[in-house]
Amino acid sequence: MENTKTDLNVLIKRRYEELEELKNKGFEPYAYSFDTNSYSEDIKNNFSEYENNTVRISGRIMAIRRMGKASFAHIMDFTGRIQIYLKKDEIGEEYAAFKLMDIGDIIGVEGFVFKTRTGEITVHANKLSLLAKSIRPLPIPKEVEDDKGEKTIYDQFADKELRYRQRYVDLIVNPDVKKVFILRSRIVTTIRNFLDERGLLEVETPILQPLYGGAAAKPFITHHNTLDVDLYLRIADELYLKRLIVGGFDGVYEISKDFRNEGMDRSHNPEFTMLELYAAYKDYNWMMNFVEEIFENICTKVFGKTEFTFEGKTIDFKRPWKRINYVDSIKDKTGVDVINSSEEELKKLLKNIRLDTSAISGKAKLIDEIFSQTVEPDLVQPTFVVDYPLILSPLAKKHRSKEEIVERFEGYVAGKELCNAFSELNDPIDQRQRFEEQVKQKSAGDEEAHPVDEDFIRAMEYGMPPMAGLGIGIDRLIMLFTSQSSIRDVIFFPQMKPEQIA
RNA sequence: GGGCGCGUAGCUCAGUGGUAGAGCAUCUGCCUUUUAAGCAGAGGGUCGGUGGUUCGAGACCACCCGCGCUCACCA
Repeated sequence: MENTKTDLNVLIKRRYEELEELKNKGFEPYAYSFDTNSYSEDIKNNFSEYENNTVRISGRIMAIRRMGKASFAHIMDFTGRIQIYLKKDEIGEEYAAFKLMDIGDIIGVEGFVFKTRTGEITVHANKLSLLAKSIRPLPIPKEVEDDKGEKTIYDQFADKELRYRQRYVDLIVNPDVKKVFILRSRIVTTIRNFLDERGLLEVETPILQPLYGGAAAKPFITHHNTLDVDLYLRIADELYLKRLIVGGFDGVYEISKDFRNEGMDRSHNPEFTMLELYAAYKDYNWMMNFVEEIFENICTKVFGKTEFTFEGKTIDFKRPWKRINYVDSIKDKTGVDVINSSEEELKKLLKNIRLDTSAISGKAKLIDEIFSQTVEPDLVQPTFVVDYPLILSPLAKKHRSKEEIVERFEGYVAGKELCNAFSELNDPIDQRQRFEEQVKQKSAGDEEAHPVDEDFIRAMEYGMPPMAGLGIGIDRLIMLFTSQSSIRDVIFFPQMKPEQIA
């Protein structure tokens, strides 16, 4: 570690020297602004309009080919890369300065657009400005494009740890990474626009909460000094959004971070983005159609198609999605009716499916695990799993015609849960009983069971309209649409163990 | 937490017991339409750490550190 640092310092030291030389030549290495008027992709895509016209472009130097008294370089702006051409005869002093510039430096170029002998669209520089000197070398890959336009990348910056820790470097040298995050932004904007058009109101509710609830999860705990109370980082938005429905909003949604103090793997990050939405006077049947519409809207507005490939499987979001019954689907796979089975019977069944069942106790957890093991993996095409056992769903309304069942559905795609929704419980007496059941489970050792939220019950006691509620894990949705199999590849700065920087 | 794997130059990697290597990047010189530009030369490493085996360890063994994948946990 010590030696690599020394070695890197040699490269950095050299760049400090160049920086001083540039200053001595009268080039301020850190500029205040540059009046950019063109993007590289526009110039390349509309060459006939740009040819021989003067443009002002800016960006980072990504490659340099010096040939004595003339040089080529590629600079990268937000849209892509373009070649620039510099001649000593024409820019004199600035050419001498260019010799002190490196890959990674950010420059501004004014020049006219032309095509080189070999056919590359290039900006022939008349003026060169240094905008920011880079003093740390980039792990720059080499990119070769063959006749067919196929790109081969040599020495790609691939170390996952470094890519996540120094995402800024990852974004500079791996252009596909930038594409994923641009898509992420577009998808979220599209969802927002769709919900706004449908008359839902975007709202913000507390992240710091005196009680947590709305999901089965372990919270992060923090402390407020002035109030001298412990607070929880929210695990879900649900209980506050429902209070707003009590308050008279007919439709609200929130897109924001939730926090769960649990394991991390390729589909779990401790902080993640959730969409939650609540629509008064609607039920879960309405919501199923609405979810289909949300996805259809993303498909058409952002991608112009409904078919996607994820982990080698083709997935089609065309409406309507397949709908299966939760209890029946398990019965189909195992022959067992989980509702009318005892805890002992369920445990036995689960033992036949997987080896270790010791960590799982309680009927609810057993049923959920049996479902995960038997049904879930086969739900590749978008599928709604409908009507869940009551014991799994402390906030959902009892089914209007089925015993021990609630009106709830989850949307599955590619074997993964994408959304969760129900006809929301609005009976305060029932709600209190459900909370008390949760407390029992908690004292029985279930760390994820809810505490009782008295204020939430009080709100419900004033009268809560019937409503449908929905939660969508945005990160996982982005993974599907951008074909990324790790959540870390759709979050700019995924959680990492703290780095020791000497 | 379990299993598997990885850690060698700034980057990507080769090196399975006998003088630490390659390409790119860096530096010097030449080169005024190049394309992983080219040509000639140069610098850069206590091979993640500690201990051990051995005449000799980057390599083998043990432990530690860091990371990745995977299983478990986790809507």
